[in-house]
Amino acid sequence: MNNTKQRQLIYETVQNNYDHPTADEIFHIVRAKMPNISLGTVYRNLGLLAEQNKIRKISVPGKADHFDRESPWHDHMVCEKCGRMFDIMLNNTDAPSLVQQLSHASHMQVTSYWLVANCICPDCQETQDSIVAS
Amino acid sequence: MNNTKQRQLIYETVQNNYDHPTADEIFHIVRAKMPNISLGTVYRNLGLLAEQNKIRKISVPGKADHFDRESPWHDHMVCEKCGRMFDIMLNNTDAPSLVQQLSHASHMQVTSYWLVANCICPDCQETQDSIVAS
DNA sequence: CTCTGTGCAAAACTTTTGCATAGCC
DNA sequence: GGCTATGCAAAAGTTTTGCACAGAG
Repeated sequence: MNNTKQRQLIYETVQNNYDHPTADEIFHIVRAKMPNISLGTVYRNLGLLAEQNKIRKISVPGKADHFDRESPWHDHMVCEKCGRMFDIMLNNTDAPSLVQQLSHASHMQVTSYWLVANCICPDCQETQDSIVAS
Repeated sequence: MNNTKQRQLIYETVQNNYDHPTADEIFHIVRAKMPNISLGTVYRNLGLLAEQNKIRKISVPGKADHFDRESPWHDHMVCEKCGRMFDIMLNNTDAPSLVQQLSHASHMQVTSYWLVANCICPDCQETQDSIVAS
Protein backbone atom coordinates (compact mmCIF):
# COMPACT_ATOMS: atom_id res chain seq x y z
CA MET A 1 0.00 0.00 0.00
CA ASN A 2 1.60 3.23 -1.18
CA ASN A 3 1.76 6.24 1.03
CA THR A 4 0.01 8.92 -0.97
CA LYS A 5 -0.79 12.45 0.13
CA GLN A 6 -4.49 11.75 -0.26
CA ARG A 7 -4.40 8.66 1.92
CA GLN A 8 -2.34 10.40 4.56
CA LEU A 9 -4.70 13.35 4.67
CA ILE A 10 -7.80 11.18 4.86
CA TYR A 11 -6.25 9.16 7.66
CA GLU A 12 -5.25 12.23 9.65
CA THR A 13 -8.65 13.76 9.16
CA VAL A 14 -10.42 10.78 10.65
CA GLN A 15 -7.84 10.35 13.36
CA ASN A 16 -8.17 13.96 14.50
CA ASN A 17 -11.93 14.14 14.29
CA TYR A 18 -14.08 13.32 17.27
CA ASP A 19 -17.45 13.73 15.58
CA HIS A 20 -17.79 10.39 13.79
CA PRO A 21 -18.02 11.94 10.31
CA THR A 22 -19.53 10.26 7.29
CA ALA A 23 -17.59 9.65 4.08
CA ASP A 24 -19.19 12.69 2.55
CA GLU A 25 -18.32 14.88 5.52
CA ILE A 26 -14.75 13.65 5.39
CA PHE A 27 -14.73 14.41 1.69
CA HIS A 28 -15.70 18.01 2.34
CA ILE A 29 -13.18 18.48 5.14
CA VAL A 30 -10.40 17.00 3.08
CA ARG A 31 -11.39 18.92 0.01
CA ALA A 32 -10.81 22.21 1.78
CA LYS A 33 -7.13 21.31 1.95
CA MET A 34 -6.84 19.39 -1.31
CA PRO A 35 -9.37 20.80 -3.76
CA ASN A 36 -8.91 18.17 -6.46
CA ILE A 37 -9.44 15.10 -4.36
CA SER A 38 -12.34 12.97 -5.49
CA LEU A 39 -15.11 11.30 -3.57
CA GLY A 40 -14.10 7.94 -5.02
CA THR A 41 -10.65 8.30 -3.53
CA VAL A 42 -12.15 9.11 -0.16
CA TYR A 43 -14.35 6.04 -0.26
CA ARG A 44 -11.53 3.81 -1.48
CA ASN A 45 -9.19 4.92 1.25
CA LEU A 46 -11.74 4.81 4.03
CA GLY A 47 -12.49 1.26 2.99
CA LEU A 48 -8.85 0.26 2.93
CA LEU A 49 -8.00 1.94 6.21
CA ALA A 50 -10.98 0.32 7.90
CA GLU A 51 -10.00 -3.07 6.52
CA GLN A 52 -6.58 -2.71 8.11
CA ASN A 53 -8.09 -1.53 11.37
CA LYS A 54 -6.42 1.85 11.14
CA ILE A 55 -9.82 3.47 11.45
CA ARG A 56 -13.29 2.10 12.12
CA LYS A 57 -16.40 2.02 10.00
CA ILE A 58 -19.70 2.33 11.84
CA SER A 59 -22.85 1.29 10.02
CA VAL A 60 -26.09 2.98 10.90
CA PRO A 61 -29.38 1.56 9.59
CA GLY A 62 -30.80 3.60 6.77
CA LYS A 63 -28.05 6.20 6.96
CA ALA A 64 -24.61 6.63 5.48
CA ASP A 65 -21.75 4.94 7.28
CA HIS A 66 -19.80 6.89 9.85
CA PHE A 67 -16.10 6.63 10.56
CA ASP A 68 -14.24 6.72 13.82
CA ARG A 69 -10.59 7.11 14.69
CA GLU A 70 -8.66 4.08 15.87
CA SER A 71 -9.11 3.71 19.61
CA PRO A 72 -9.87 1.02 22.19
CA TRP A 73 -12.96 -1.00 21.35
CA HIS A 74 -16.22 0.70 22.10
CA ASP A 75 -19.77 0.81 20.82
CA HIS A 76 -21.88 3.70 19.62
CA MET A 77 -25.10 5.45 20.46
CA VAL A 78 -27.04 7.94 18.38
CA CYS A 79 -29.24 10.58 19.97
CA GLU A 80 -32.67 10.33 18.44
CA LYS A 81 -33.28 14.04 18.93
CA CYS A 82 -30.12 15.73 17.68
CA GLY A 83 -28.55 12.86 15.76
CA ARG A 84 -25.13 13.18 17.37
CA MET A 85 -23.14 10.02 17.86
CA PHE A 86 -21.57 9.06 21.18
CA ASP A 87 -19.03 6.49 22.25
CA ILE A 88 -19.91 3.95 24.85
CA MET A 89 -17.78 1.38 26.64
CA LEU A 90 -20.06 -1.53 27.26
CA ASN A 91 -17.48 -3.60 29.05
CA ASN A 92 -16.24 -1.44 31.83
CA THR A 93 -17.24 -4.16 34.25
CA ASP A 94 -16.25 -7.78 34.35
CA ALA A 95 -19.52 -8.90 32.80
CA PRO A 96 -19.25 -11.21 29.80
CA SER A 97 -18.55 -9.39 26.55
CA LEU A 98 -21.36 -9.09 24.07
CA VAL A 99 -19.62 -11.59 21.80
CA GLN A 100 -19.58 -14.03 24.70
CA GLN A 101 -23.21 -13.36 25.50
CA LEU A 102 -24.15 -13.95 21.88
CA SER A 103 -22.07 -17.10 21.55
CA HIS A 104 -23.48 -18.48 24.73
CA ALA A 105 -27.08 -17.76 23.85
CA SER A 106 -26.85 -19.03 20.29
CA HIS A 107 -24.45 -21.95 20.63
CA MET A 108 -22.76 -20.69 17.50
CA GLN A 109 -19.39 -19.21 16.90
CA VAL A 110 -19.82 -15.43 16.90
CA THR A 111 -17.07 -13.48 15.23
CA SER A 112 -18.23 -9.88 15.49
CA TYR A 113 -21.29 -7.72 15.66
CA TRP A 114 -22.78 -4.43 14.63
CA LEU A 115 -24.45 -2.47 17.35
CA VAL A 116 -25.88 1.02 17.47
CA ALA A 117 -28.11 2.12 20.31
CA ASN A 118 -30.69 4.88 20.17
CA CYS A 119 -30.51 7.23 23.09
CA ILE A 120 -31.48 10.66 24.30
CA CYS A 121 -28.31 12.55 25.05
CA PRO A 122 -27.86 14.70 28.18
CA ASP A 123 -28.38 17.96 26.28
CA CYS A 124 -31.61 16.83 24.69
CA GLN A 125 -32.78 15.23 27.91
CA GLU A 126 -32.37 18.57 29.64
CA THR A 127 -34.29 20.42 26.97
CA GLN A 128 -37.04 17.88 27.21
CA ASP A 129 -37.17 18.15 31.00
CA SER A 130 -37.41 21.93 30.91
CA ILE A 131 -40.27 21.73 28.42
CA VAL A 132 -42.08 19.27 30.62
CA ALA A 133 -41.40 21.40 33.69
CA SER A 134 -42.55 24.66 32.13
CA MET B 1 -55.10 2.80 7.20
CA ASN B 2 -57.21 1.11 4.55
CA ASN B 3 -57.23 -2.61 4.20
CA THR B 4 -56.17 -3.27 0.64
CA LYS B 5 -55.58 -6.62 -0.99
CA GLN B 6 -51.97 -5.70 -1.60
CA ARG B 7 -51.33 -4.78 2.01
CA GLN B 8 -53.02 -7.91 3.26
CA LEU B 9 -51.01 -10.13 0.95
CA ILE B 10 -47.72 -8.48 1.84
CA TYR B 11 -48.48 -8.82 5.52
CA GLU B 12 -49.41 -12.50 5.22
CA THR B 13 -46.35 -13.20 3.16
CA VAL B 14 -44.02 -11.83 5.79
CA GLN B 15 -45.97 -13.39 8.62
CA ASN B 16 -45.81 -16.85 7.07
CA ASN B 17 -42.20 -16.69 6.00
CA TYR B 18 -39.43 -17.91 8.27
CA ASP B 19 -36.50 -16.97 6.07
CA HIS B 20 -36.14 -13.25 6.80
CA PRO B 21 -36.76 -12.20 3.20
CA THR B 22 -35.69 -8.88 1.71
CA ALA B 23 -38.13 -6.42 0.16
CA ASP B 24 -37.21 -7.64 -3.27
CA GLU B 25 -37.73 -11.27 -2.30
CA ILE B 26 -41.11 -10.41 -0.84
CA PHE B 27 -41.91 -8.55 -4.04
CA HIS B 28 -41.23 -11.68 -6.10
CA ILE B 29 -43.21 -13.96 -3.81
CA VAL B 30 -46.15 -11.60 -3.78
CA ARG B 31 -45.98 -11.00 -7.48
CA ALA B 32 -46.57 -14.68 -8.18
CA LYS B 33 -50.03 -14.24 -6.68
CA MET B 34 -50.70 -10.69 -7.78
CA PRO B 35 -48.84 -10.03 -11.03
CA ASN B 36 -49.52 -6.31 -11.22
CA ILE B 37 -48.27 -5.35 -7.81
CA SER B 38 -45.42 -2.87 -7.91
CA LEU B 39 -42.18 -2.76 -6.00
CA GLY B 40 -43.06 0.68 -4.68
CA THR B 41 -46.20 -0.69 -3.08
CA VAL B 42 -44.20 -3.44 -1.44
CA TYR B 43 -41.74 -0.95 0.01
CA ARG B 44 -44.47 1.41 1.13
CA ASN B 45 -46.37 -1.32 2.92
CA LEU B 46 -43.35 -2.96 4.48
CA GLY B 47 -42.42 0.45 5.85
CA LEU B 48 -45.89 1.10 7.22
CA LEU B 49 -46.28 -2.35 8.72
CA ALA B 50 -42.88 -2.11 10.39
CA GLU B 51 -43.73 1.33 11.75
CA GLN B 52 -46.80 -0.13 13.42
CA ASN B 53 -44.84 -3.08 14.73
CA LYS B 54 -46.87 -5.55 12.74
CA ILE B 55 -43.66 -6.85 11.20
CA ARG B 56 -39.99 -6.08 11.86
CA LYS B 57 -37.36 -4.52 9.67
CA ILE B 58 -33.81 -5.77 10.10
CA SER B 59 -31.02 -3.68 8.64
CA VAL B 60 -27.83 -5.37 7.56
CA PRO B 61 -24.80 -3.20 6.73
CA GLY B 62 -24.12 -2.96 3.03
CA LYS B 63 -27.02 -5.22 2.17
CA ALA B 64 -30.72 -4.76 1.59
CA ASP B 65 -32.97 -4.75 4.63
CA HIS B 66 -34.59 -7.99 5.71
CA PHE B 67 -38.05 -8.40 7.19
CA ASP B 68 -39.25 -10.66 9.94
CA ARG B 69 -42.67 -11.68 11.10
CA GLU B 70 -44.02 -10.25 14.33
CA SER B 71 -42.84 -12.39 17.22
CA PRO B 72 -41.35 -12.01 20.69
CA TRP B 73 -38.29 -9.79 20.76
CA HIS B 74 -35.12 -11.38 19.53
CA ASP B 75 -31.93 -10.40 17.79
CA HIS B 76 -30.37 -11.64 14.58
CA MET B 77 -27.20 -13.29 13.39
CA VAL B 78 -25.94 -13.67 9.86
CA CYS B 79 -23.70 -16.58 8.87
CA GLU B 80 -20.64 -15.15 7.22
CA LYS B 81 -20.25 -18.24 5.04
CA CYS B 82 -23.71 -18.92 3.68
CA GLY B 83 -25.43 -15.63 4.44
CA ARG B 84 -28.46 -17.15 6.11
CA MET B 85 -30.03 -15.22 8.94
CA PHE B 86 -30.82 -16.75 12.32
CA ASP B 87 -32.86 -15.64 15.29
CA ILE B 88 -31.27 -15.38 18.68
CA MET B 89 -32.79 -14.78 22.09
CA LEU B 90 -30.18 -12.88 24.02
CA ASN B 91 -32.16 -12.73 27.20
CA ASN B 92 -32.95 -16.29 28.06
CA THR B 93 -31.26 -15.81 31.41
CA ASP B 94 -31.89 -13.29 34.13
CA ALA B 95 -28.90 -11.22 33.12
CA PRO B 96 -29.56 -7.52 32.54
CA SER B 97 -31.06 -6.80 29.14
CA LEU B 98 -28.90 -5.14 26.56
CA VAL B 99 -30.88 -1.93 26.95
CA GLN B 100 -30.13 -2.03 30.67
CA GLN B 101 -26.48 -2.75 30.05
CA LEU B 102 -26.29 0.16 27.64
CA SER B 103 -28.15 2.56 29.90
CA HIS B 104 -26.02 1.64 32.83
CA ALA B 105 -22.74 1.97 30.97
CA SER B 106 -23.65 5.25 29.28
CA HIS B 107 -25.70 7.02 31.94
CA MET B 108 -28.08 7.98 29.18
CA GLN B 109 -31.62 7.01 28.45
CA VAL B 110 -31.47 4.20 25.92
CA THR B 111 -34.66 3.66 23.98
CA SER B 112 -33.75 0.84 21.64
CA TYR B 113 -30.88 -0.69 19.81
CA TRP B 114 -29.98 -2.31 16.57
CA LEU B 115 -27.83 -5.42 16.68
CA VAL B 116 -26.75 -7.90 14.05
CA ALA B 117 -24.04 -10.44 14.82
CA ASN B 118 -21.80 -12.30 12.41
CA CYS B 119 -21.59 -15.98 13.07
CA ILE B 120 -20.67 -19.28 11.53
CA CYS B 121 -23.76 -21.42 11.49
CA PRO B 122 -23.76 -25.12 12.49
CA ASP B 123 -23.90 -26.33 8.89
CA CYS B 124 -20.98 -24.21 7.80
CA GLN B 125 -19.06 -24.99 10.97
CA GLU B 126 -19.39 -28.68 10.18
CA THR B 127 -18.19 -28.23 6.63
CA GLN B 128 -15.24 -26.29 7.92
CA ASP B 129 -14.41 -28.94 10.51
CA SER B 130 -14.49 -31.76 7.99
CA ILE B 131 -12.15 -29.82 5.72
CA VAL B 132 -9.76 -29.28 8.58
CA ALA B 133 -10.00 -32.92 9.60
CA SER B 134 -9.38 -34.33 6.15
C1' DC C 1 -68.07 10.78 -2.87
C1' DT C 2 -63.92 11.40 -0.57
C1' DC C 3 -59.76 9.95 0.84
C1' DT C 4 -56.23 6.66 0.84
C1' DG C 5 -53.47 3.45 -1.81
C1' DT C 6 -51.56 1.69 -6.16
C1' DG C 7 -48.76 1.39 -10.41
C1' DC C 8 -45.34 3.27 -12.92
C1' DA C 9 -41.35 5.66 -13.61
C1' DA C 10 -38.14 8.89 -12.31
C1' DA C 11 -35.15 10.37 -8.79
C1' DA C 12 -32.51 10.21 -4.54
C1' DC C 13 -28.72 8.52 -1.99
C1' DT C 14 -24.81 5.98 -0.94
C1' DT C 15 -21.22 3.33 -2.56
C1' DT C 16 -18.60 0.92 -6.16
C1' DT C 17 -16.18 0.54 -10.42
C1' DG C 18 -13.86 1.14 -15.23
C1' DC C 19 -10.50 3.55 -17.37
C1' DA C 20 -6.95 6.76 -18.69
C1' DT C 21 -3.52 9.35 -16.36
C1' DA C 22 -0.50 10.61 -12.47
C1' DG C 23 2.52 9.59 -8.75
C1' DC C 24 5.12 6.59 -5.53
C1' DC C 25 9.08 3.57 -4.79
C1' DG D 1 9.89 1.68 -15.10
C1' DG D 2 6.46 -0.88 -13.01
C1' DC D 3 2.86 -1.03 -10.12
C1' DT D 4 -0.42 1.25 -7.29
C1' DA D 5 -3.49 5.12 -6.64
C1' DT D 6 -6.14 9.03 -8.33
C1' DG D 7 -9.74 11.73 -10.75
C1' DC D 8 -13.69 11.60 -13.18
C1' DA D 9 -17.85 9.89 -14.47
C1' DA D 10 -20.85 6.32 -15.08
C1' DA D 11 -23.20 2.55 -12.94
C1' DA D 12 -25.01 -0.29 -9.38
C1' DG D 13 -28.14 -1.30 -5.64
C1' DT D 14 -31.62 -0.04 -2.62
C1' DT D 15 -35.23 2.82 -1.33
C1' DT D 16 -38.19 6.92 -1.85
C1' DT D 17 -41.29 9.88 -4.21
C1' DG D 18 -44.49 12.52 -7.63
C1' DC D 19 -48.43 11.96 -10.10
C1' DA D 20 -52.52 10.30 -12.41
C1' DC D 21 -55.74 6.74 -11.76
C1' DA D 22 -58.13 2.99 -9.08
C1' DG D 23 -60.20 1.15 -5.09
C1' DA D 24 -61.88 1.16 -0.11
C1' DG D 25 -65.11 2.84 3.19
